[in-house]
Amino acid sequence: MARPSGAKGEETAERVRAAALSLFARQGYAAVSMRQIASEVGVQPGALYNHFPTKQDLLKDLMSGHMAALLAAWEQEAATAPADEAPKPALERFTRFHIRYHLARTDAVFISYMELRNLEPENFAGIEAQRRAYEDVLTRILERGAAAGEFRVSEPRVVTRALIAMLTGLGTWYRPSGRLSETDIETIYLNMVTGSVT
Amino acid sequence: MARPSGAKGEETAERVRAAALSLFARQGYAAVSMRQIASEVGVQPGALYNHFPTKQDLLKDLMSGHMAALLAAWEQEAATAPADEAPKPALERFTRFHIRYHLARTDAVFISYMELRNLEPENFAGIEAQRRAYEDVLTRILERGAAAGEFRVSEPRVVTRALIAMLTGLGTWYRPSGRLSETDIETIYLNMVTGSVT
DNA sequence: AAATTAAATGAACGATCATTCATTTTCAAG
DNA sequence: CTTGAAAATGAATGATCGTTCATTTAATTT
Repeated sequence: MARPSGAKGEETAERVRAAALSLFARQGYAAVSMRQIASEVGVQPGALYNHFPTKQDLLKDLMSGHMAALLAAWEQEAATAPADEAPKPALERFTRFHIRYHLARTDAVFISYMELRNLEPENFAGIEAQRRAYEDVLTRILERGAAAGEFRVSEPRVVTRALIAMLTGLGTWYRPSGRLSETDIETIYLNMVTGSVT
Repeated sequence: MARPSGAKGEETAERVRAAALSLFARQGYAAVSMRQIASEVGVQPGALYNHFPTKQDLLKDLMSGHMAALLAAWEQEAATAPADEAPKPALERFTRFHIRYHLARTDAVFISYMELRNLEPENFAGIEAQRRAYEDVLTRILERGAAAGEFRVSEPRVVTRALIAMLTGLGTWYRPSGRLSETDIETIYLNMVTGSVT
């Protein structure tokens, strides 16, 4: 055997992902051509098809990869929590985690929340399941808090979506070069989150 | 003179707007062709150019029209308020207004929030100014509340964006056919909004 | 009814799209 | 060094894009 699978291929595939991520976030999936992506990578358009079967697969790869990494990152965060962590510190842990993680990857976040409509049905279903799994994390914290009488939450699923929309919206305007530091922002949002459920 | 300007033209233009609004919201600006819009209207593609100079102008018309209507609707709502309304009832008025107005026009909201990146710079600047004017409404309510010691808000602009993101996010998942009525939703969100600033 | 203009048609323009494929280049295993 | 597969090239495919335009149709004023 010569040139075992993935010798130089995975490196190029990663550069394709990076180029597509940036372009999709800036112009939108439908407005970006495979030629643009190839040009950014420094390769001919046909070469992209050595790594991704179609443009649609490239989008699905980016979105699914982002959601999987998000869930994995939360698993790691949750592993550092004491067993049976109380609802309030758990909510604080989730809020801070969500803000930090999403602000560090605004391109992937933007794509994963905005390009759902460009996914074919089977791909859409897969991403939706991942998103639901992530929402469930917050929903269960809220449910535990409500059961313990610590949170004033009658509809945990509704509140989950409201809070995640609020937190994720941060990425559309916050820039590190601004007046407020990420820690400042974290404090402000955490106060709003806790206030909104107590 | 025969056929004074806008005899049948404005009616067709309005049907073009309606078709484009629905298609843009479902598939995105870049993914919708002028041929699709024409087909939905029941007309040939060339006829669209009797009403809108370019596809870009059609998008700008939709977004700018939506923002102008939103601002006008708020002016009307604000006119019914007692003079010098206290911050708390003002915040409730704004929250309920925002939810009702946005849930009634989810397509236009989605487009105006999503397709900013597809606007040419001068069009983008115009829409941004309108958006800013609307955000200022909420910011001033928060500022008055903070000054009166009724709201715990240190950064009114940040809180404004957080609250608007939370409220507007409603449109991405709420469906009237669901278990909760619009009034139920209004109550839940209003509790969260007031809780988050007090 | 004639004149006039808005509005729509139908066909065409060049450009660009995602994708394919035969061919060439690259590079590690044998 | 030879070999063989991965990876990239370069050119081509048919389709579809936004837009234009000469012409026809429709409707209203004179």
